[in-house]
Amino acid sequence: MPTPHQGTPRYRMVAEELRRRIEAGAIPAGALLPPESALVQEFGISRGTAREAIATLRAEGLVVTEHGRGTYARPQHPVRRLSADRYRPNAVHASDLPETSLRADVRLDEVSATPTLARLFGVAAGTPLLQRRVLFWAHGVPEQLAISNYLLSVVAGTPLTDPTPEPWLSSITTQLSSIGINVTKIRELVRARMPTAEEASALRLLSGVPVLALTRRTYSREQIIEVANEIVLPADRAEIEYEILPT
Amino acid sequence: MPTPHQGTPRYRMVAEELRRRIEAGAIPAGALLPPESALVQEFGISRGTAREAIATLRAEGLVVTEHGRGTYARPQHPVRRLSADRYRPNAVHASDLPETSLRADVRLDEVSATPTLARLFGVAAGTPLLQRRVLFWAHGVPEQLAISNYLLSVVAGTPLTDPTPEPWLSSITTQLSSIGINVTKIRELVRARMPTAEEASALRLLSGVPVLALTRRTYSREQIIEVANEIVLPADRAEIEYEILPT
DNA sequence: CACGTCGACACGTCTAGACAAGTCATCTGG
DNA sequence: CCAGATGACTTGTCTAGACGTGTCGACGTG
Repeated sequence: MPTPHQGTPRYRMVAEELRRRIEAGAIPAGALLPPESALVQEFGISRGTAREAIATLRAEGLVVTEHGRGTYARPQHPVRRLSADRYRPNAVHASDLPETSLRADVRLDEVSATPTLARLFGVAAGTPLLQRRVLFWAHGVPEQLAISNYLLSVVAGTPLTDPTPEPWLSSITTQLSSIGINVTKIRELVRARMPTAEEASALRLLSGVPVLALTRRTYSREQIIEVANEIVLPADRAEIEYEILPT
Repeated sequence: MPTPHQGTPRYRMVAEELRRRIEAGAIPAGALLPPESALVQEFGISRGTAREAIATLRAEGLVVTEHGRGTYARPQHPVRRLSADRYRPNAVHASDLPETSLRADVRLDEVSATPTLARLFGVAAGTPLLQRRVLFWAHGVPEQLAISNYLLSVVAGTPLTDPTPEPWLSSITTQLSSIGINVTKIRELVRARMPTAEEASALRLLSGVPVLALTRRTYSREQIIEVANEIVLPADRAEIEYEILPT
């Protein structure tokens, strides 16, 4: 009966139909999709084809499969929106959340500038840097993984070398102004990619969820003060807003 | 012989072995992997299992498969960087590329504002909009997929309703200033997600590659003129730069 | 020499069936 | 009442084979 593979492949038509049901709300977020056996009967296809259809949706990040339980529409996470306001002086790291629900795991290391980092800072390779690694939590869910680098000569002896998390919950602008540095410009480079295995587990990412990867360069009068060369955000829980004023 | 599924699945072991060969350089970037038939013989597995192994590598973005040709280790793409300059008046859409290598497929439609769009524009649902869908090409490679919406009452009778691609290669700022509208502010919302099947094929995305999805709102004195509610960029070929001036 | 046909070979799609393994509710024995 | 066994149901893995469709070089033919 199922005419094999004429025009649109069967598995794609099945995937399309399931996507339609999810988007129409017939299969609400978190609810189970029909099991493979039901798809076999309903669409008159073989199990392999049904699995192919579900694999398509999984690759799109629309559904999640659990062994022995079934496949369900991926629950929507509350999305955190990061706006340019987050760099306002006095801004809290996550100004849209009550402070009580925030947490941060911090690790500080003294490292030597790699060639790439040295070029960004405009210093010689090997120049000592302060590297900070932070995993931010909100509402008990990991939200952001960040690796920042500071010129050690700039921050040495300042509160920024304090490994307690409190200072890190405020914006980079606030942190730097507290040690007398006036931030004049911030440049952010936005990329997206699939997470590494480490990132996936640290951020508790479901399969099929990409990450937003930011590189931030913080300037004070054309001098780069800080480089956060990998700020990693789960793409299903975060979006970023920017404002551009054409000149 | 092939003991089915004890401990590590066969397809993962085969994938592991192929990954090892690629990383060791035995299969250099751009070179073909053994065809499925060879894997069937070499590892004593069925073709389905061989395909599963290759699908695993494909999902990791390590290899690319082309119908009729084979699977090869993935070559690196040049990355296009989009900076805020792209909204300078007089800027060409892709200012970092010679014009000759640009192309755009354009489709214009008159549509009614959906509730979401109507809210964005601050008009009643059903208000007529001009919808433009554009697929941008550079160097023969699809680069960007965009769906923009304009208030029809604003653009009616202007050159913006011209379906020839030329005008679309210039920036939105330039386009609007050519009909006497002065862009005062642009807001962009950046998200990342896995592409739909349609996007993947239109943008010729390799599997395992996410997309950057932008929503752009173009303002003229607090009035939203244009909403590009889905600008889709391949994440392996694009990165976006923003500049923030803390106040 | 240019061009078109053909065929080998590659991946794409699909079927039908088998057994393994995880999940969960229910039943049963202590 | 509780704990463990059972069994139904689910996805995971794998096989063997069929035919469709894209690629590309070899081989003719004009």
